[in-house]
Amino acid sequence: MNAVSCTAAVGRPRAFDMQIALERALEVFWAKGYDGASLSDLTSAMGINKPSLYSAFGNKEQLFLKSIEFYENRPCGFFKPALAQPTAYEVAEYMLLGAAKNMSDPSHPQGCVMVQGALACSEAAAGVKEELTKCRQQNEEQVRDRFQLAKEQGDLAKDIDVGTLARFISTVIQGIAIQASSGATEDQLVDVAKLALTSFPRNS
Amino acid sequence: MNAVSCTAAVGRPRAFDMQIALERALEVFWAKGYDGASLSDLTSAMGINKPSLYSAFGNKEQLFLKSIEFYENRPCGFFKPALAQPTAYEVAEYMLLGAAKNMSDPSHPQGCVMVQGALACSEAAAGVKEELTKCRQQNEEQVRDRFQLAKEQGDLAKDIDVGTLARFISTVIQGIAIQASSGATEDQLVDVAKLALTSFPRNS
DNA sequence: AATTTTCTGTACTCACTAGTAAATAACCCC
DNA sequence: GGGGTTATTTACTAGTGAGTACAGAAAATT
Repeated sequence: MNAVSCTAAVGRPRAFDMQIALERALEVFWAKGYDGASLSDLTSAMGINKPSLYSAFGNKEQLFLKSIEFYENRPCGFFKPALAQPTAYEVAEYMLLGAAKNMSDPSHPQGCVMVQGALACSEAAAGVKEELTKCRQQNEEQVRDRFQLAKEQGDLAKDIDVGTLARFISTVIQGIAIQASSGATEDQLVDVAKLALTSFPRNS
Repeated sequence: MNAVSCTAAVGRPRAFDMQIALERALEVFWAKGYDGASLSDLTSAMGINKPSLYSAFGNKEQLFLKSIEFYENRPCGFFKPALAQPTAYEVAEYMLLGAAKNMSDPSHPQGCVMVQGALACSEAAAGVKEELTKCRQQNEEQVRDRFQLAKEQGDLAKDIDVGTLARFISTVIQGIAIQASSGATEDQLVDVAKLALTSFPRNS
């Protein structure tokens, strides 16, 4: 009856923690991309054998999809808290500075798995590429909606194109992801984020 | 004695045009990335068999490296003409608008092969990833040097951090590459580029 | 025309890919 | 403790990955 990470009450219990295994899989996909991550890479990082992987997660594609779902819901994510900031400018500031810090964090692979997981890829990865693109677009739409709300609340001027503004924020975040993936440091990325913020229309 | 695309004067002549074959290979790598492009993808796009590919280009990695060299020297590139613009602002403007137009151009794969060719990849692609990172960094340095020159010429204020400014331009271009690769239109990207340009410090 | 040189096509190697069959092990309920 | 159920292990399949050996074909040179 319990739908969340329910360990079946009957039968041999799973010998590994699915959350931890998923986190390990995420790190592999994050570092190597969908095409570049082999099942041996995955199983050895997850500490399990292939049949365990298949029975627990379905197949490589579903494992990837579950990995990015896990990624998006991580407590250390910056996206959702950014949207909750009180003003449009603070939303943008929290998001860009959060991206700069998070993506250069050496405690996990650099960059963003939503960007580098499957950017240019084989036909086998076409499905996950599509899914990632959709996720990025949905995130952009959430930012746009947040800016639209700010506009209606008088926090952003009426003549502002919130679509372009949201797309600009997305673009800079994605650029920061590339930079982080190429070895840029947190300080460097924070400077870039601050410069980008000078484009942001302020009311005050 | 002729080092450039020299067809040896002796022996059976090559039955295909190396430039055209290279261009086809570039399109495959551009669309699928290094890991995602198989030799079958490449040979069928190039219209040749594997032994011809290997004798003409060495191996997959060298073919990739020659492809991106070809890419960087294409006449339709926007990078070099941008650097030749008379003022720092015009350099940035030419570059960002050029990126927006070029990367969304439907006559070739969307985005930028220097970005999406090998971003997150297998160990087999580690060498080309490194090479691409180096290329992007060198391009960024050229922009920085151009801005430094502008500073010395009084075209940019003395207190400007040209490193950050160049990194910002790189970041936005790379973000535009991701956006284009995700299906953004030229109009949308031009709007983003124009908004990014409002961050650019102007003298006038 | 014979020789030399280089390219092309077919057929191959071997390692590795994603995914699975079957036997065994570990747990709960009765 | 036995029966039902589920997980783990080992060993496997079929296909594809990059790369190559070899025989025949097309040109220049002699």
